[in-house]
Amino acid sequence: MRIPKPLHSWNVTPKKAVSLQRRLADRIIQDPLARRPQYVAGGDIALTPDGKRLVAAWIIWDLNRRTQLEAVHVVSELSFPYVPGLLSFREAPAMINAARKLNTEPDLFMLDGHGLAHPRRLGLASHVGLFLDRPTLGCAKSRLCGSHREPGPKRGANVRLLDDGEIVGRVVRSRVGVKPIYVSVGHRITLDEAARIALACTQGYRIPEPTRLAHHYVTALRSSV
DNA sequence: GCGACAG
DNA sequence: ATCTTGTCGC
Repeated sequence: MRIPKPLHSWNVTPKKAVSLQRRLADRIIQDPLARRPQYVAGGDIALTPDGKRLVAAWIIWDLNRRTQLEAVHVVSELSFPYVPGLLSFREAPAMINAARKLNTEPDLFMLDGHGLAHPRRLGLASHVGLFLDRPTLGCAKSRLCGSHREPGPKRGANVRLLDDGEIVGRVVRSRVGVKPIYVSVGHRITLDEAARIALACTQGYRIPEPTRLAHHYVTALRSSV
């Protein structure tokens, strides 16, 4: 897959990272997808046992056939600490490099983290979306900002995630009896589409298949690479 | 000053 | 994210 030239350097201080987020946030586009997605890329990372490197990977999920088509990965040195709100500066560089290895062009990229549901509206999914200039959505396992009511108990029940008076995401019950997932716009997609597709991608587990399979993939790789 | 805080 | 023992439920 061919990707655009980098929008900025990743070699920044946390202070500079915050200013970059403020500058990039207004570039996020919330437009409908060009077509109904078939190939959904799911991305995730895992740390090596020594905690010094990270494995970043993408798998491609065929939403029509319900099968995995491709899996690619890269290994890189950790160069940024985990700071709540600055996750993309730790994980995005490797995720973006791994995307170059994809042979199939995905219709959509799903990331393990938030998109617009971020204090400065530029979570991991949005940041990666801008760098790839592709549709992305964020699917996180827990809340970073905002507040919401408890969604109903049925699969598919969902409520809005509100932060500072803005609708920044949707809290979706992906399965009966489990904690809901947090879906938000990454880039070039609408919130309705993001929530609908994230749910359509779940196959009997709390986590949607693209992200779930990517997690399995990196977890298997971390010990042998 | 005191919590909250994606992965 | 990672580590980690027991425990609950199908």
